[in-house]
Amino acid sequence: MSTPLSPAIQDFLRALASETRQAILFLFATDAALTVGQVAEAAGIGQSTASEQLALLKRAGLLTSAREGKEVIYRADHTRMIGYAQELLTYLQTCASE
Amino acid sequence: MSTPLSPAIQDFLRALASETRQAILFLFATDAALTVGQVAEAAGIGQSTASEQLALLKRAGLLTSAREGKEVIYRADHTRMIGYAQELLTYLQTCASE
DNA sequence: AAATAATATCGTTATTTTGCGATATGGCGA
DNA sequence: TCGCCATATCGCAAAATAACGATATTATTT
Repeated sequence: MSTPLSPAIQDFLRALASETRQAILFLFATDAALTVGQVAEAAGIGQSTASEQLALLKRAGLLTSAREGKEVIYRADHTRMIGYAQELLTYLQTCASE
Repeated sequence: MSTPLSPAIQDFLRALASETRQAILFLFATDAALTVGQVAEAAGIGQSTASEQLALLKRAGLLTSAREGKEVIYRADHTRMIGYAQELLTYLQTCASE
């Protein structure tokens, strides 16, 4: 069983399939940069949970992280995110042309 | 915790977050119409599993179904699929805009 | 070096998801 | 109506996921 989708896009899709992660992601619509603690607070989840979900979103190519002192700043990875979504859209459109 | 994403899109994303369902879905890239049995065979999964996953994909708005005699024919719902993908793209662009 | 602050990792539990075989239902033809 | 074929639903067990608290790690400050 195989898909024509790259593993990267599969990770991307799995990352988006959680309401918690969707909510986390949307925090970056208003704030360009957020620390782990800020995300935990804003999303109403524990610190460890925030850390883990942020790491997952980063692995999936939706976020980037950068240590700044004792904090870790997460930012949306605009380019990759849009790239994956566009690749998905392009593929679905390809399927649509019969 | 809430997201600005419609429940329909959330279902769409969750439906796409399974490799088995991705594989099933992309069978429709080459075949416009498939029965449950054909999907089970092509995807290498059991009949009941195919039936359940197809039902899920239908609920998520990716497929349509129509009974034809004793068989049930599934087809890709291209319009809705592309609509969801486009809404997703817009959502991500919102999250990533500074 | 020790205390503190922020984040990451670990270990666990609860929940969800997955896929299967068995069984029930729907539809057609004899 | 009865049997057959395709599909749907049920019940279950295994696996994956999510979230938490506790603990470890990393970085700063004194």
